Amino acid sequence: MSTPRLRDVAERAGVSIRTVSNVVNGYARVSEERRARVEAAVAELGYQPNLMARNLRRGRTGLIALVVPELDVPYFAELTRAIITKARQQGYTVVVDQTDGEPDREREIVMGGAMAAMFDGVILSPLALSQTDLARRDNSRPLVLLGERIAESPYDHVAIDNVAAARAATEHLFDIGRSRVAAIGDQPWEGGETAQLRTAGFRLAHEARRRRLDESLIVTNRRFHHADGAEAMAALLDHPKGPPDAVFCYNDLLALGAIRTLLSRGVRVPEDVAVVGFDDIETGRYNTPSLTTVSPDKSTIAWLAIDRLIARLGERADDEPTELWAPYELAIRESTAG
Amino acid sequence: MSTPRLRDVAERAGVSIRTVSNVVNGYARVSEERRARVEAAVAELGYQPNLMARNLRRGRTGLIALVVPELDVPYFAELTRAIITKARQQGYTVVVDQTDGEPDREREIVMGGAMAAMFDGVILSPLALSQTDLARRDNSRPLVLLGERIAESPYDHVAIDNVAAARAATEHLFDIGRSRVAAIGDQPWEGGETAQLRTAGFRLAHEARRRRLDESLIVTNRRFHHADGAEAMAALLDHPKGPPDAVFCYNDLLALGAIRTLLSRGVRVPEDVAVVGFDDIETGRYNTPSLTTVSPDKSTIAWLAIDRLIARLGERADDEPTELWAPYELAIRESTAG
DNA sequence: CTGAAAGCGCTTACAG
DNA sequence: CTGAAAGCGCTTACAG
Repeated sequence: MSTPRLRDVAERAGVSIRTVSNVVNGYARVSEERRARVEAAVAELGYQPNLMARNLRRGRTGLIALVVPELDVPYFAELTRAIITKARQQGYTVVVDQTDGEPDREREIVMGGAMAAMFDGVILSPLALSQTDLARRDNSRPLVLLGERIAESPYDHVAIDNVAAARAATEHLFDIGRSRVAAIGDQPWEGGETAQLRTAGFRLAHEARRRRLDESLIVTNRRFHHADGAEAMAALLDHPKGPPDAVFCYNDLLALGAIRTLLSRGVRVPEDVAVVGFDDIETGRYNTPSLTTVSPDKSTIAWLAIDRLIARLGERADDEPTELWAPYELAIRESTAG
Repeated sequence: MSTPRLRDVAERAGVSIRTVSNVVNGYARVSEERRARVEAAVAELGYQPNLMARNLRRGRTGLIALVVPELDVPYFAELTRAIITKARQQGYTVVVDQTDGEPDREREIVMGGAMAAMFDGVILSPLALSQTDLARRDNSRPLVLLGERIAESPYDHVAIDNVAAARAATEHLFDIGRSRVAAIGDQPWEGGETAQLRTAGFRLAHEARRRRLDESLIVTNRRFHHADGAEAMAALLDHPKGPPDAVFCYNDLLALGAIRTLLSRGVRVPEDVAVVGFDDIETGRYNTPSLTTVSPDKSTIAWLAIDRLIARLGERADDEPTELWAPYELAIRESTAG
């Protein structure tokens, strides 16, 4: 026999489908005797509600889309894990969509493509979408942004204070006696706003400590993978005015790539060049030397994002957008010890 | 105005909803003139088909569930990325579900919990589900298994040859002149079948090369994270008969953890102890020393799994289950060089 | 090629 | 507390 429907259960239990629905959903008060009959029928038939029908009726699916650039970048993997966990605790299922940073894919889910209707809400870590795109968005479905890349928007967003974190990381390098500090990962173009904030913090640290900043020590990168950090570091080692004695990398992959280049060229870390990363991915803790890094509280980020999104699912959409700040700390390890 | 329906488009274009449906889905041949009218109406109203209604009617969703133990284990992250990409090329969307290896979560999706009905098919990398569980499964929805853990089952599965790969890795260690080779990651219990296959390969290599195998060099691990490899290596260094001169780790995280322990205890890699991993995750290539590892062709695994699943969505479910083998290679790097 | 209509399986106002 | 019935928006046999 094919999958049983509400009607089949109702017939078997000798009640109306309304009563079965009430029992299954735990809605209204149902007499004890009828409830028992319905539950028996449900068990006997192995009834499972048809979610597609329920979704159509209710107008929602219980699905949340999480849109991230690259799942195999450990920071996103770790954050995704946290979000999936929190969402499930709230009864929502997360659909992970990886965009590879392609604008069209981000738009498909976020701006309201065909797929968009399947999701009650969206959490987006924007890479390609511009402020202009988002301003044009039909705001009928809740959207929570991760990161402070797009500061001015009609949406909630969850972030850490990138300027302060970058400044703290840089000042730490001054604190351990370094004077010629490079930065790897600046992105002075649209879409690179997060990197720009970190560069701002890097500059602020120089000002606060009254250090001269050699602009040629700020290296620009399209992507934030190991290979990019390795290349950038190689270029810095060949700097005409000599290599830096410390490097602040805008994520841990860049930092690990940079360390690889340093060690393979016989440069000691941290004795000759100290290295700080950003994200606090698991692997950095087991690298040799272990990696000093800015550690955003991913669990809090996940919690704030899910919590805010779910709140929006209940509220009017025109409430004030909120900025939610998650804490971070500087995890000091071997790559800057000494 | 609220979201337009098929009927609204039909009214505006002056045709029946049937014709609109045909145009939207590109089904039947529609006269050029009517098609133009419909397309204009669709554009003017900004019509988007309601996927929940379509799903209910069609009885499928275009969603595939990918069930993995841990998303932030790089191997799964990289594989997930590959599967998402392949699925999208075929017009399917992947819902990633992370189970943390909890049997109940695996069952919820795989065995047919409420959520299961949302997915046309499932790709499962089993960790907790036993052969008995799977034998009991209602086979109405296609399921493709990843890995050869559950060899005897009525399901398709995609895997590499773990025995051969482990044997090749171990023989490579003999080839570079090592004689006392340890293994980290055995799991001699139900659910640890993949690890057991690797141990079998490890043993085979010893037999093939007529080497004596010291059973106490096979270390057992519940989990496969950095910390587990670090601990296991520490124990091996304190081995009563002296440390090994090479280690075969059952994944790259174990290997990186082991290398961390070796280096921090002043043991040189590979001079004193050579290390081989398994999975070929990105970070291993940038570690110092870079990691020799068994490199499964993740892209092929993804392709085979998606391809098989989609084939099943068309076929009768009682066709013979297929075993699909993906290639692998041994990527030789610094951790065994010399 | 096109239209009028049934029905996918559920939820929920409307009566009682 | 319960039942009979409408309707969510679509797809698709059935006629023409």
